[in-house]
Amino acid sequence: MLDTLVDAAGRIDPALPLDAQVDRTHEAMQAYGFATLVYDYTPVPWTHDGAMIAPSLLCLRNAPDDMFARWCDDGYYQRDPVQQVAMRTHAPFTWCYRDKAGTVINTVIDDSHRPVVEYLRDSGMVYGATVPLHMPGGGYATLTGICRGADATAEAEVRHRLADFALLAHVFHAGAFARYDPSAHVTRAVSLSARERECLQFAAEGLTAKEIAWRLNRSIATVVMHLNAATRKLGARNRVHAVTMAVHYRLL
Amino acid sequence: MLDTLVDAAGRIDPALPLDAQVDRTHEAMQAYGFATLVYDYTPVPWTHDGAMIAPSLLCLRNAPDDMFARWCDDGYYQRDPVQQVAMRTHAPFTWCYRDKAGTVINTVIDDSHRPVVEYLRDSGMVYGATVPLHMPGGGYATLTGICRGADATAEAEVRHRLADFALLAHVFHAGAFARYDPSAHVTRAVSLSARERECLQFAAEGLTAKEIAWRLNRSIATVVMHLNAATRKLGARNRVHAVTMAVHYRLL
DNA sequence: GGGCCAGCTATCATTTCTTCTAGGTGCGGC
DNA sequence: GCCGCACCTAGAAGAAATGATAGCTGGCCC
Repeated sequence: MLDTLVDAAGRIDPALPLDAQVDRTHEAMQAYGFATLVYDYTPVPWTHDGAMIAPSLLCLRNAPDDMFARWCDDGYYQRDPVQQVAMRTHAPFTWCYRDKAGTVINTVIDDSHRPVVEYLRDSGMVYGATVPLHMPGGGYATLTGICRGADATAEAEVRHRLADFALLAHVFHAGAFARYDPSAHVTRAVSLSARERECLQFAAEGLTAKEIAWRLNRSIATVVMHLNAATRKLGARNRVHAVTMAVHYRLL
Repeated sequence: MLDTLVDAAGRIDPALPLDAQVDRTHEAMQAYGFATLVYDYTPVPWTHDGAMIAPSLLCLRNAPDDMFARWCDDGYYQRDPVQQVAMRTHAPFTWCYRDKAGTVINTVIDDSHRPVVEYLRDSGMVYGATVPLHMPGGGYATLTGICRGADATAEAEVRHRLADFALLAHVFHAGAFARYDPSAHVTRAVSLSARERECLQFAAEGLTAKEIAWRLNRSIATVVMHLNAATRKLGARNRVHAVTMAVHYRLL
């Protein structure tokens, strides 16, 4: 199946737009037994105090119409046990929402996950496989394939093809990532102006406000104003804290 | 082959020591056509100024006797084009050191890589596959399988089995990582005392030296001394810079 | 026993940061 | 045309950071 997707060097056609790459990958996944594709990316997986951050990119194929809004706007992403597991592991895994299923998500499911579990059960999306895709630099994506109405035979086939699916996911993500819209590369959790980020970047490199002012050919008061504004937007207590949070959110 | 390595839940026996897990994995890799296993891990892949950092863990099986010393002590790791590529991608890849081979490393090889290329060619280790293993939190490992004296048929078999090898690598690393010696989890590039790290941790959280002193029930002068000592050890210009570097090297 | 290192305390002068107040221009969207 | 935002400049007071000096104890290793 991978052969239909990639060229001789093992890459997806880089000229293909993101949506087309998702479509092609969805087609290839159907041969592995998956009906539904879920692909998401976040440059920063969680806030500085440990809460999951909604993804900056979510692509669905053959999914219920309301799934996008529920995951992005209604907080389902943060309550998704599959995401909770994927965020902390690098190995691909299968999952099942049936009682006593014995997959890794069954060990983490609790009451906070109930809306997601019920929604997926009601939609008949109880079995699937997920490939966590942790990137150099901290960005993080997942590609999930979901079976519809899977029986034991289909599930065994999915487990059997997990390796192929995982490789497909890596190849797809490498190609897709190159076609992201610039907005997907920055977290929406925090937003700073260009000057604020620039001043913080210099501060992170060890320059004082006085030195930054000299470097930018601006007054000290201007630089201090930008640094203080950034500190306030980040909810930081001082400049050290602000820079630490800016690094965390990959704003530098 | 994976079936001989993992239990029903897809995990390696967590009671197995690291060396035994490496041995078992090496055995499984032989079925994929690999004679040599190279496994390495580094909590921090590169210095703050972009140079590669030698791994804190390197395991070899069926490799030349001097390979460990060359990679760890003689700087070969930093000159390894396979490492250079693996550090910046997440997708598994095959590589070949023959002229005009067309694999991804051939596009990055230059004169700085010559010692490594010559050494591997002389050792008959010119074809292999590598699985980059980027972890949540920034740690990074690779599992490499190398064919000895591979011909076109063996190489095609390796490419054909790349998906299975990649899944094996993920499963193995998940198990191996849990059995690391504590020293493998910290970079040797930088070393701070426990108190220095503690004070920097508090500073990163936004506390002033006065507040840290109160929190630790120590004098302000003591805390300032620790913060300044840490700043000096890190080669930082001031406290903001020191905290930024401490975050980079994952000392907090 | 001596040396080295980690950890501790103290003081002082200078520089920098933080907080506050007060004012301006330019641009884009409604 | 108005409003909001980004960016700009300036000054002042108090707090904190930086750099330097000077001294101590305890533990570990040779």
